[in-house]
Amino acid sequence: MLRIHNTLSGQLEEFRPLKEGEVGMYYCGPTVWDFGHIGNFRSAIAADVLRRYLKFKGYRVTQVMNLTDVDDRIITKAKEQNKTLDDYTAKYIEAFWEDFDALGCERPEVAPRATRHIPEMAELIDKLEKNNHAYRSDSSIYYRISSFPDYGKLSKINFAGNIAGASERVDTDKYEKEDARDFALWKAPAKEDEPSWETSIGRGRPGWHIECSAMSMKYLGETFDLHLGGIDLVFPHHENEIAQSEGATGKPFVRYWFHFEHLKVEGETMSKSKGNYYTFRDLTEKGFTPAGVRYFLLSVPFRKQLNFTFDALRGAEKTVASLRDFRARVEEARAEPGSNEKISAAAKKAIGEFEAGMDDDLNTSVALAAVHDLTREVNTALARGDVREEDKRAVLGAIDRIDSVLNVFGDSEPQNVDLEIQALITLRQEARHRRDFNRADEIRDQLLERGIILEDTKDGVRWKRK
RNA sequence: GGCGGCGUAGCCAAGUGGUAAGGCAGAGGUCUGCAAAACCUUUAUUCAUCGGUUCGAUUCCGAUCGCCGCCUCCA
Repeated sequence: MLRIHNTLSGQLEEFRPLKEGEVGMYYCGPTVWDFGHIGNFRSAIAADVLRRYLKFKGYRVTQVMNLTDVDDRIITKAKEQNKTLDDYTAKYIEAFWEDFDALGCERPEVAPRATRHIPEMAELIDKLEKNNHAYRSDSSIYYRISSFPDYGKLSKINFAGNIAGASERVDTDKYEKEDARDFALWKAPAKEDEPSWETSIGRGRPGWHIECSAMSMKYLGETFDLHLGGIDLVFPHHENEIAQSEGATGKPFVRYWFHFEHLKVEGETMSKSKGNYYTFRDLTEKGFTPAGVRYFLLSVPFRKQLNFTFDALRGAEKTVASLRDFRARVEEARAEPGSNEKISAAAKKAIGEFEAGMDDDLNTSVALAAVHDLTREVNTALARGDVREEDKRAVLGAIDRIDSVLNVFGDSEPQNVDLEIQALITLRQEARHRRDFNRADEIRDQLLERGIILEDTKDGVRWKRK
């Protein structure tokens, strides 16, 4: 049974969805103001792995994933480039989905956009105003935190100590608010050329937090199972979502909160100013593959910081290549009918250990160790010719099952498609049979120049690219 | 100032009150005409440092040093 660390309780809890067999999950994705850095994608992959694992467990999953498209940075950038919000974000949204697909993530069932849900937000704010959880000040609307005693239950922030120490940093606009902690639900347009919407609560634009409350509840209901996001969103974003949603409905908002830790780069914070800020596209330009990047980003449990280094990424590339080769090797192996007790047992054990690791708060390190144990055992058996037809099916079945969650084995390339390469390989084999090794090596070098690596096996010659 | 996380081999790292998973790199070997791939063996007497609790601690407690994060719309 799946146990996850719930940020709300601070404890490992057994996961039991609201409705038998069905899970509703909301993931706060990145803001689409730039190409996503690899930290964004670790988070997206984390959400993907959880979603896939829930399906592995037999749940029906409805995932809602938000891409924030109305943010102060977007507004500023769009204005600089003289574009509308939609024109500015279109390119980055498209790029995000391209990268998302390349990294082997499954598209969520719903990917709502804030700018398409302004009326829903207005309605929610209106409800909060009527409930006395919100108030107007200079045509803007703020959340009254003093009206919500549970405020702080997610982030466990101690306001007494916090406000005293941080008082100098509190924004100067606090004079418009009743309390420095109060946050904006709705912002009156400050300037004529700022984007704004005409709504039932007046003209303006939404605060950052309200979109997630409005959209998650619209698609998943007032109470739903899982809410995911980066660790940095715990405060204030998710804390505010709780205040907004529970303030409006009087019902519990989210049952399990799952937060992903950040990436470090060479032991340091990733930031543009440090020059250690990498987008996924930076890595593919350097020749790294999406599968290698995915493997690396999921190789450490998501609740731990992962230290990105190029050495480690190169290691991940090698590992992914060997997994891909392994699957192809099993598929192509010539096997006698029958079965070998040891192999089917190994396949079964791999699935069991994989599941035990994943059940423990998605411990992907343990899950991957199970995969590697399996490949080693089966490789040994293959070399000895100990694998039978039924074992092949058992092993490939285990790989498929595990890879339906991790998606790191990649696609195997069909071997007989390239006739020219096949012809050269045949020529080389003939030379080898003549013991004309000079000619054989010549052909091998020729293929290598074209990026083809040969492997001589018992059953013939395998080749692969790169 | 308040709150939280982390420090495990060259690198990325899992983990546990009973003596250190896995991957990459390195070394030796098997196989091979030679390679490649795969496999086998090997690589931390030790888990930042110093104390304490315990029959026993890397794991619990305390202190110190170092790193990271939130409290600033950054995943």
